[in-house]
Amino acid sequence: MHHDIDHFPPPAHDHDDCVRNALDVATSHCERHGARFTALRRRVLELVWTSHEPVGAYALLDTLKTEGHAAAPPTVYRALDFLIDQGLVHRLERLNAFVGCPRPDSSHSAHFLICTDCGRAAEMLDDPALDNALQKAADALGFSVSRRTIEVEGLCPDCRRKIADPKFDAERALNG
Amino acid sequence: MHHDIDHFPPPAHDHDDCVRNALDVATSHCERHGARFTALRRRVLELVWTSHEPVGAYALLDTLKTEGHAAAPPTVYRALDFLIDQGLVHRLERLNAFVGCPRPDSSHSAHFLICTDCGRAAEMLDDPALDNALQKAADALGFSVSRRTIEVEGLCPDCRRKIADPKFDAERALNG
DNA sequence: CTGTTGCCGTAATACTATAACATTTTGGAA
DNA sequence: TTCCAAAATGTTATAGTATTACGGCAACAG
Repeated sequence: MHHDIDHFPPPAHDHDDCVRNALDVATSHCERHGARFTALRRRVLELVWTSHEPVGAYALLDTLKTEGHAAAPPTVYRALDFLIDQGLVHRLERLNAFVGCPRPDSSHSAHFLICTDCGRAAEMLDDPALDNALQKAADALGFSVSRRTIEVEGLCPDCRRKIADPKFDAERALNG
Repeated sequence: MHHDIDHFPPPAHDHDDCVRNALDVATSHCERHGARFTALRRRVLELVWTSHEPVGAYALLDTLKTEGHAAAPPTVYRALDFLIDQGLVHRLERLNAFVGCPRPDSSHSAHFLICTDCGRAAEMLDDPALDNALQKAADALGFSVSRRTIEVEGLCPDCRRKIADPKFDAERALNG
């Protein structure tokens, strides 16, 4: 398994494998950076990945509670803060929600495509044309960039098809 | 007065004139579109412009209250919803705050530069290179774009200078 | 083993936004 | 003008998101 990124993966893909891979990547990332990947942080990252679409902090919190974990808002927000610092998770500002990052070690001039129909979000990494355009616009004003939020809402390929021909949808779920 | 957009206007500019102009633009915009620019909506837009940096909904609410207006959260959120629908105001997702739009009639593939030091936000309109880059990235995945959020944090020219040489700051405030 | 640091538990609170329903205002048709 | 329907606003309550503050405990370095 080579773990290329499938931006809008088909419903039938092996998602357990996605999650396992993300946790492996995170483990080695934290080792290399001397960051403590505790059980709680690991579990929160796992939960973020399990949904494979953006998850709210309180949804994570509810899950932790049902697992018998004594949890309150700071529990999950602190874990998320850590994961975001490490580049393992991104926050989607439009949604007040969080997604796992498939490439925590990349340069992270990333942007997101958010499907308003199915709710999934795809992270697009390192688009030089986009980077240049933003940088030039900032330079023209003498503005120095530190962080960026680029979130695009619309319809993912699957949902476009589904809307055009609803019958096709079930079929892809089986064969995808 | 020709009302070009000064993205990060100097502290000493005639801000009352900015606000008056914005209200004039809004008035004619609403007339052309058959939208009712009521006293409340007008006042909220004025308050948004008056700060000339992003304002929170509850800050607007507090101001309305001090003016003796019977106001609750829906009062201000409804006014903001209207203003946003008309393109007269934008919401900054990173800040949960609102800014006046200097060009409600433009095509609005806009993005924002937000200064983390002084808090001001500049709206950049219609950058074809940026549009193309985003469109191509979306096309490559078969994603159809409807709305976009582009917010860049960093330092505005004034704050860069201020940090480099604090003494220069006061001077520009007088002569700007 | 001991002090320091960082992680986590816990309680309280702040901040942001919406739902649901009542009332008033507005603009147009009769 | 009068009356109706629609739009705007008032009002109360609640939902959803995030942080502060403080205390205990575990991990690690000296």
